Amino acid sequence: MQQWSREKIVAFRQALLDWYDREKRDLPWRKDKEPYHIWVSEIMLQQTQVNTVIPYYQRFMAAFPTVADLAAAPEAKLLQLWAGLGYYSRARNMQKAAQQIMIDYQGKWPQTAKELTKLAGIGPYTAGAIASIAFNQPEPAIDGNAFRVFSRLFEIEADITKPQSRKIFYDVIKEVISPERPGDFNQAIMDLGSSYMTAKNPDTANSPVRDFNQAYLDGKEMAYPVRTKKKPPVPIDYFALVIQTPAGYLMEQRPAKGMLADLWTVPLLKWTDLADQETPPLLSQLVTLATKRFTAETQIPLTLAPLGGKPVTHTFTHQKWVLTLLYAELPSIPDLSYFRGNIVKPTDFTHLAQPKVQLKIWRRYQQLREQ
DNA sequence: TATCCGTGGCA
DNA sequence: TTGCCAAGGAT
Repeated sequence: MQQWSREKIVAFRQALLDWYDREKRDLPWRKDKEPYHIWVSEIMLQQTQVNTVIPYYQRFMAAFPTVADLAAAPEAKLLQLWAGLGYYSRARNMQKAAQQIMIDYQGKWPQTAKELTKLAGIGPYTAGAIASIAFNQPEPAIDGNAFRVFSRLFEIEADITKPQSRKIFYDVIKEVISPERPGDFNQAIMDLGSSYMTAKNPDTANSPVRDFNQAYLDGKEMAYPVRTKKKPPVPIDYFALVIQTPAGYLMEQRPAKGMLADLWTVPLLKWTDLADQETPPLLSQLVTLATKRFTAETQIPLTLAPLGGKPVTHTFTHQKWVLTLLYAELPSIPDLSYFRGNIVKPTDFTHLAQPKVQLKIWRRYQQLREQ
């Protein structure tokens, strides 16, 4: 790892902030330093790219202009606004944090990273980002960009996937961060990481801090950051039951914990839950099991028919879902007293929080109907 | 410490 | 298609 002199640190800050002042991106959450605005943007930006976030941020602010509005919001409206953005616990945690601020802090934001970390959904990165941007505190905000940028600048060998590596980066950045403009410094590092110092195809030759990039100068840029590989997603087979009734389609709300918590999909049956074997269960077997799943009635006239074509697939971070579509038409509305769900008309779909995988199911179903 | 938790872009 | 990566946090 490199060691920088005081003079070099001062020169780096100058080069970085001069570039940021000239080239910084004009983003909706950079119009002011309202902690609420900074916070919402930082949560949305977790593991999510800027272009994806912008429209969600605009809609969210229109719906919940203040932290008090968010604290009082119905969960259904919150999830509806978040649907499609992913990592849905972020939305739930954000509302918890809004309520913590209203109740525990009397509506006034805590201003130190340490206090901010006590709020739901705020970890070391987000605490540093809010403390530096909204409250001008010299606190590092170490995200994937900061790991990548500083590992190259200093040739830091620590594996960034290991939690204990954070302290090594924290100590380095704490020395280099601008005491006068810590928020701009952190944001400049992030802008740098998403422009000149990208993971793939970096353009370091034209970078405003090229001469500080030791890994580049040594021709070893792509060796950084050091990280261990992730495991590939595990395939999981489901039947997706598209069930039409005179009043609309049968939709189920997922359990409050786990994958896609509280979101709405058609009933999904995991193959491994249906039989003790991994081979596909018989269709007749499936009808009985499916019936028990969504109604109190022991048996209803349900005839499941395969919907042609290849299965619908959707890959998450650690699971790959393979969905075989089945279709049934019910002549009457079944008793749904023991079912966490409802019959929904397509015109009301926009009021439900549906994950991307469900939108894929609808797209495929629509295509097959048009044939 | 290792695993869980979404989605989109890109080579 | 597949693999990797992106403004992470909770358990």
